Amino acid sequence: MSSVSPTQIAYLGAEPILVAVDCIVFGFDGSKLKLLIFKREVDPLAGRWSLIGSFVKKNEGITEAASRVLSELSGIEDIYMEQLHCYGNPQRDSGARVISVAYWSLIKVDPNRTNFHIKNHISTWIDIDAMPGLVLDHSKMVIMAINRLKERAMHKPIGFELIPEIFTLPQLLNVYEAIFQRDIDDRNFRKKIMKSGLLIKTDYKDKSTSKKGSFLYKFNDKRYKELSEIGYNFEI
Amino acid sequence: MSSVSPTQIAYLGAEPILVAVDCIVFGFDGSKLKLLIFKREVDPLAGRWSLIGSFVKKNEGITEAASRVLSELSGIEDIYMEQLHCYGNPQRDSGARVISVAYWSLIKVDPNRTNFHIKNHISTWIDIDAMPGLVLDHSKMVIMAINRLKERAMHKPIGFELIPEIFTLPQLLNVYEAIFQRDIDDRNFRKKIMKSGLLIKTDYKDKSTSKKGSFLYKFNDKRYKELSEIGYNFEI
DNA sequence: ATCTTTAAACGTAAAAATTACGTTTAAAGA
DNA sequence: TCTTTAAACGTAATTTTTACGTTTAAAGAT
Repeated sequence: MSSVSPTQIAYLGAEPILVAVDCIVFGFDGSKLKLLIFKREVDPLAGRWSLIGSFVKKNEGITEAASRVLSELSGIEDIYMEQLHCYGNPQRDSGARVISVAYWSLIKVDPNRTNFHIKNHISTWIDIDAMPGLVLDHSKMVIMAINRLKERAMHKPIGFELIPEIFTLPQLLNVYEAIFQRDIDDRNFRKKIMKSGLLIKTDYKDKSTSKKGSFLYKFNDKRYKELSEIGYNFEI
Repeated sequence: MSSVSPTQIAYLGAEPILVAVDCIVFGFDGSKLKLLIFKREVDPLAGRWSLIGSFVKKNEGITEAASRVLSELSGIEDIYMEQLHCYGNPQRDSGARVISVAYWSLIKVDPNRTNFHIKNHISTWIDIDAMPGLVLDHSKMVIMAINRLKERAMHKPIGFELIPEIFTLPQLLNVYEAIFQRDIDDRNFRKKIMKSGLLIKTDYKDKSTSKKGSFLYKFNDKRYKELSEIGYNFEI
């Protein structure tokens, strides 16, 4: 005598699928926007350039999976990361039915450091305007990520995620020029960014690029949060 | 004597997961933005309000799955639809590990028509400002979808997707007021929308709301495409 | 025929934001 | 003290946005 439910069970007949995450990792070398890519080590398509990714484990969130990949390869924990899009064409991976959730991220590249590894994958930073073909639909992902980055940089202060905590105005200008791939008038840029009140000027100068030296600033996170709460929108 | 590959196979050890799509369906009744929700018929949580969704089949794309759901319920084929976000918290569905890819869509509601069904699911249109609690993380999805809709409506001419092919300016104004949930100055709205050159004025008037009647317009898809190609950005 | 009523349609002036562009300044090295 | 060079600063013209009042078309009442 078992109790009988009049309803069906939601999961009856549902077919499980492999789920992966892929990470688009952007960096900035001082003048150009860079993308971190990897030599694929597994078949099919071993030896070809690829984004870094991983399958999502049974008891792991997708965001956690992406975070895991990023921290494994960089050793850094607090990386700016956003979900980009979920790619689910049944033909996208010829080897198996895999859907992939792509995440894009911004990291503060130390130009001296090139050893971004997961295990012994070979990686390299490439200019975003000199991208080689990537495996599967990874090139498509990158293009979408670049567009999303531009869109986001227009409305949120994320340029700061690509440069050191302490930076100069010319440095900040350079990031935005790299992101938007166009020249920005430095006088207008200065006015706009200073008017926002989001930069804290330090007493120090970076003299590596000029005799005069350029004042160092830091981003005012606290003020940005306060402003955001009362409906402020950052705009470049 | 079998050929031995020195590389591993990508899929070894990967754990398959259930993948679903959920659809946020927006409509417009002439004055308010509406959301289409359904009485859930399957356990767990049978009887509670829910978005409409489906599991993704083994050989079906995720976009196709979402399109399938939308056309099954509406009978309409060309519905404006965008991917929203992929939700993958392992605790989001207590019954099984399911990741869900949410899609949001805009449909031209015939106010007389209320019978949106999949099989015999009960559905209803509700005001977006009077949303009942929904199952799982569906309320979160709706909130995100409303924000995305506002964002999109600001930069793309999607207000048109919620009203008939032929419409009046006051009608169009009303859609945008409903989307942005604020009053819009009709004189400024007129100027902006007419300046874009994206409306084709017809010789006909809709006299249902006034003695004078209001001219009917249609959206100029062709011109919009042309403008988009040369870098035009629609803005409200 | 004229008057009343009401949503639709139109216009203009002030304020704010954006764009374009030239000059001065600080510090090092000759 | 002169030269050099990136950094820093300022202003006027243009464009966009905002705010708000008046006229018009057509139906229905008198």
